[in-house]
Amino acid sequence: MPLSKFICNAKTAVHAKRERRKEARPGELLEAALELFVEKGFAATRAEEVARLAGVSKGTLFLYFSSKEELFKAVVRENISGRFPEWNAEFAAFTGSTPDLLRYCLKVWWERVGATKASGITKLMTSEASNFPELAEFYRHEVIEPGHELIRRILQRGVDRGEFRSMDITCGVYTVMAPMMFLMTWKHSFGPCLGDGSVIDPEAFIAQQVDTLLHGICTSTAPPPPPQ
Amino acid sequence: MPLSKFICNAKTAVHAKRERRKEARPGELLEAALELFVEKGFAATRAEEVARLAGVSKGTLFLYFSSKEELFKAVVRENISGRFPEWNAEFAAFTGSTPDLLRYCLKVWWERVGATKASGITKLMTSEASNFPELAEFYRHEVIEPGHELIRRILQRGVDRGEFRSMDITCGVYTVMAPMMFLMTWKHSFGPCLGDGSVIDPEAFIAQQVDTLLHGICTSTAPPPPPQ
Amino acid sequence: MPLSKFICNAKTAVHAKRERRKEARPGELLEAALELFVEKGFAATRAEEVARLAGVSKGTLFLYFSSKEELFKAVVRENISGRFPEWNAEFAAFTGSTPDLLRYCLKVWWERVGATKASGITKLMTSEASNFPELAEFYRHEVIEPGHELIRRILQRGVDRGEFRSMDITCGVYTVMAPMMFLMTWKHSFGPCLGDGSVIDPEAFIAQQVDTLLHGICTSTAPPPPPQ
Amino acid sequence: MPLSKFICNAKTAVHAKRERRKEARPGELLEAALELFVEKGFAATRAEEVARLAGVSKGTLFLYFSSKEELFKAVVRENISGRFPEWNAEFAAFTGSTPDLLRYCLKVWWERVGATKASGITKLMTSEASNFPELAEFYRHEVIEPGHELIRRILQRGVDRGEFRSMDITCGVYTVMAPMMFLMTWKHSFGPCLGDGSVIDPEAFIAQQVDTLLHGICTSTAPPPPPQ
DNA sequence: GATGAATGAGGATTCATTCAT
DNA sequence: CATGAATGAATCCTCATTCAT
Repeated sequence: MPLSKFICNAKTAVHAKRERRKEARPGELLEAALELFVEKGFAATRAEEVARLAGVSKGTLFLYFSSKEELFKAVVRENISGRFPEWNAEFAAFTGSTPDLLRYCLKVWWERVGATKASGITKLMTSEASNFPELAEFYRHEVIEPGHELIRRILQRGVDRGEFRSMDITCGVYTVMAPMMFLMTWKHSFGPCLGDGSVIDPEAFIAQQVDTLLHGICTSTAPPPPPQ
Repeated sequence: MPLSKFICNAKTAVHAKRERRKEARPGELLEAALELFVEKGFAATRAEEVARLAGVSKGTLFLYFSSKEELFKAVVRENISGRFPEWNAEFAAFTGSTPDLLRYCLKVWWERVGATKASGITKLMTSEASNFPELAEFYRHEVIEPGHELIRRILQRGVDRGEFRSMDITCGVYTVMAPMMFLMTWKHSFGPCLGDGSVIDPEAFIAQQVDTLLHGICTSTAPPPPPQ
Repeated sequence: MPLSKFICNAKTAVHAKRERRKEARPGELLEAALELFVEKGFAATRAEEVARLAGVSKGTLFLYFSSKEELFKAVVRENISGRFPEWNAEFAAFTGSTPDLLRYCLKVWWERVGATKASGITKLMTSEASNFPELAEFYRHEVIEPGHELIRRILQRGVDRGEFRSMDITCGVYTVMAPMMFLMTWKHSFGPCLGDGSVIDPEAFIAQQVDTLLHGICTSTAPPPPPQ
Repeated sequence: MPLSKFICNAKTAVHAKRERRKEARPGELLEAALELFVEKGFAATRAEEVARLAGVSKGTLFLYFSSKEELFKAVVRENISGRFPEWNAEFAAFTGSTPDLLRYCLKVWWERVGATKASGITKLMTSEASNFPELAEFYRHEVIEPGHELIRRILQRGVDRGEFRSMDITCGVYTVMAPMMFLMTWKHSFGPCLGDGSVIDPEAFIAQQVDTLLHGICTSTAPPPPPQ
């Protein structure tokens, strides 16, 4: 191979690498921002830290995101995407009992969301929602509503199949959500700050929650007392 | 009226206006601080804003509270931790069944905390805990631990009296806490931002939660299935 | 004694006491201010501290001195008063040798100034002179010049009596002053901050200084080498 | 010129202006800080003033020095403590008589410190030591102790060589220091404020001081009288 | 006169954002 | 495009001074 070719190739290779890096930049920045926003909160995360963690300089961050707020918005958009179609399909195809479906649903939620960084986004949103109404609206539309719908369908399935007693489904949805929200909140706020005494075993907690929940809503259970 | 009384009154009258204001100041500042901390978060609330809302100047705030952190602690004491003795006594004096006690407990919690601005403090702490370790530690000691203890005692009472099946009390405590935390989180983050579709009726929600909970833990219920 | 008389007397007594206190106030404030200014410097001394130490309230201080600066000026004026006539007379009446006079002079300087709070004023002035030119001028006129004159007379006496070799008297004055200034500076700045290793025994130091000084300027000593 | 050198230069050229400024900044800031600290004192000098005098903004100062105290320390290091190694070496290499060494020492001290702004630092420290214990400690370690040691070595050299009579070296160190301290104090406090009558000719003063001093400590002199 | 509650200007420090290189 | 030096608005807290009581 003639030298000129080599040089040319080298040049191209350098260019290619740069290009790839250039295209990868926003993603690297988003990843770094997710990490830090979740760990320290929006206000306490400095733009420079994000840049450093992404391996670029402060200026570069503002080349890709016009402000820290825009970066935050992009982080949320990037990470709360369309996993719902997949989950909906997965749960729609479930053939077992609805109690088992609910157990399965919460189990995979923990594995795929609760235990991952994605859980930090929810906590982030609960902290910053009032400061970013536009984003909160986005979050409602992209995450909260699909999530509610998913749970609603499961509960309705149980009622329809006679496995659950009839209930106020909306209230039931929140009943299912509460322990998940609690777990995320705890994990990202008090958990790390407080001593070992306050540590929660998430999987045991979820299992116990489902059991408690089911024995309150299964038809096999004695009817609840009339509301006082 | 004896003369001494008169003199005393006269003396008091001289400073009446000033002193009344002086005595009222801390309360006015605490109220303003609660309002703003809950609305905008601890870090995002400027000391001067609190002072202005309380109708005084920046300097006056620091006359009564040596720092912003101390102001926050005072807000927590005023609205939460200072009330535990009363609550503990109230629940200790309860003579009815433990399920009724639990119902009563969550009901008054909602009335006295959940429905008031005080509920914002907990949400606030979940947002700021990681950035203000000293506050988190304070909150753990002043609020979380007494709160856990309170719930723990109620659950233990039920078990001791044979009203509840034996259980992992710690897990049970979190089970009781989760819906309360959820309600506070929702109310102060997504609730105000999201449309009417996401509004929760808190009293109905709590009532439903207790029913669900009780029918999972009452001994009158069929034993739960062995964990799969 | 009839009761009315007693009451009247009591009234008068109270009045008297108050009057006395009223007249004493400025003095008490000046004393407190001297104490604190010397200890902490002008800027670092808070007006309220001075008032507290004098046993009055913040407001009262400003009743007697229109500002902190005026207080400072008053402190200096109060304490650098006319002890010079007495000293001048004392040294003029001295009948012994001039070396002994010099020894005596520095000894009493230490006892009456160096070892007392008054030494702090000089240190204060060296610190604040540039910020209070008017006061510095006052100090020059009231303290520095009379002090120089006093030393000058002593040195001249020695020269006139043939006890000292002829010298540049002005230079000699500074030679005498330097160790005194040094002692005051050290005592009020590095001394208190530094460890025991830097402690100076003032009386030994002064004695040694005089000896060194005398053996350099006494005619009994071999003439100094011609300046190189 | 080899290509690599050229490329390197080219690279350098790109940032030349910026970098030259960047490298110059700390020095400019230190000079400005020295000027203002000496003129107005540490506490009374605002960080922004220093920045302005150096021609940069407030923020830039904190880019180079993490706090006002660190800036002060850097000023001290730059102007005093950093020079001890050089001085120690210079005096250790001196081959003449110890009286000549002492004369030389004080002469260069005046030229390199006393006559320059650096002399203001010592006066500064005497003013601020009590309010900034950390700075005082720093100064003791970085300046006072090395300075004492330097003088101590000179005096010991004289004693060892039989040029000085045996003495309390510590006391001797203070004897040498006193006129230097006096000169710095005078220059930066009363000197500028007072009229021409109080002006000291520093070089004559130092020469005279050394002469006086030497004739008190040289072995060629008659022994001092026993302390009375 | 005396008090001390209230004031608000002032200063150190941080950090998002800009822009010359 | 990428950099990082420079900026200056923003914020907590202090304390001399005022003034209603």
